[in-house]
Amino acid sequence: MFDIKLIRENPDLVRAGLKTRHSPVDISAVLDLDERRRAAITEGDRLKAARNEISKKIGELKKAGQDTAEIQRQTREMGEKIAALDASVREIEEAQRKLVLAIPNLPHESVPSGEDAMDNVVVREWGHKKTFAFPPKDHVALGEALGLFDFERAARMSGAGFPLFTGPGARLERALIQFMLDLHTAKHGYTEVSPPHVVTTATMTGTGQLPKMADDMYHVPVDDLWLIPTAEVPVTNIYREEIIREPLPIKLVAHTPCFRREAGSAGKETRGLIRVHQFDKVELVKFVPPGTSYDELEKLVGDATDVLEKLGLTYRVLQLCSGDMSFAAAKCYDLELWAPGFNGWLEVSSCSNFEAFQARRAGIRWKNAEGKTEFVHTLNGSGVALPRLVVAILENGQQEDGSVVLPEALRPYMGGIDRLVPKK
RNA sequence: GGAGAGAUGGCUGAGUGGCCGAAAGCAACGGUUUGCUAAACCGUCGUACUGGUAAUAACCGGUACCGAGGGUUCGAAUCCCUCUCUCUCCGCCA
Repeated sequence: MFDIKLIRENPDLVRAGLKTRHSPVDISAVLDLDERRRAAITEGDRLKAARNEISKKIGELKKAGQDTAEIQRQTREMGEKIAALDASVREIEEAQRKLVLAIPNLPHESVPSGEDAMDNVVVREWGHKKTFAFPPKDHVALGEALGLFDFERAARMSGAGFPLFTGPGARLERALIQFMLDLHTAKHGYTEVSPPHVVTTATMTGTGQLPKMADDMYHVPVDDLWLIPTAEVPVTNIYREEIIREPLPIKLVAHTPCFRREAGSAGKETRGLIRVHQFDKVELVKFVPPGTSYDELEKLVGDATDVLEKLGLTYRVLQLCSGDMSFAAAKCYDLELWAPGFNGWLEVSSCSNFEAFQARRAGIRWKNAEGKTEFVHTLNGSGVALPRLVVAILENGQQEDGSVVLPEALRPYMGGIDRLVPKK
């Protein structure tokens, strides 16, 4: 959420920033409401102060045995005026909040301005695109021959987009999860958490998924609970409405399933594991002192790419342009894996600095070195998402005979085997 | 699911209508003392909104907040209602 004070004090800066994001929000409506709100508060506070004074006097008069009926009647009238003012403050605040919640975060000055994904910038590429002496197969053909998953039976029980991993495929998922958790906890200094997979409406609003993304999420109406689309939601909300007393930065890593309806994205690029309704993901979340968040973002990207490098996978880092960034982000990098069978890049991670945008929305603060309370900066990034990682491992490791050579780092987690071999 | 108890500041915990933004203790921070550590003593020690002086530090004032929301009252931490959560017992069940 946006800081109303920033809007009040630097309206032009805010207008300029929003322009690069094509936000239709009208700041002057927010400013107008702000002025009315403050006027109502000032008047209400003045009346309350007077009432408190008189109430105190009534107590004293009563103690002295004097009649206070008339004075009480007058004070009651004040009470009615106060109630009316309070009500109008609430009304104005609600209207203002609605407007402010719809304002996206301002892009950081280092973010290139642009319209859409076409204007994203490739920051760097790691590894080389593998060439094959035979036509490479895609992950669906490979995986089915290897007995890694069964899309048909899965569709029968849950509909399309809910993968069933089988045998070595299920093992591969578990191995990757464990490999990534171990790497992030042992080497990168993250603390592992395992959060709830369903959350309340308030929690979804804290990280910004609601109200905007309601149609993209699974909802359980009887209990009014939502299935998480990413671990970012429960993990960032761990400190909702808190003043953090522990030293920063706090670095958390969580493995959870993620549920996404992906409404309206049927068709292209949905084959096999490319886009699914349920997938597992290892997510990194950081709470950091404001001055350090951009350094922490670079480190976060490094933590995620370390996973890819350890697995020997070719990747590239994209910096998103202003027009392609998500609602809450101030700066964002996407990580994409090269998939030879798919013959394209697959996004497996998105690493963002939200600055204080989420923290303000969720009320996450800390005491800085001067003892002042301020909002923290939050960051998160996938470290990384599973299904497309599996796609890349299969398609990059494939051999002419249909077997798949596993990355060395993964073998200890696969019971020591070095390759997956087709079923007879 | 049933019965009961509870929710107060970073923590423990007093407070049943005005003298309570809230005792006391602990922790924390600043200082004095000290050869160091410790102890002792003194002081500071919630959050948000808002007005003014001052221009994003600081200072002075006001308001609100004692789980959340509503009500009674001139006045609510305190009385009433609803909800949420925690604990104990019973039931049920992975």
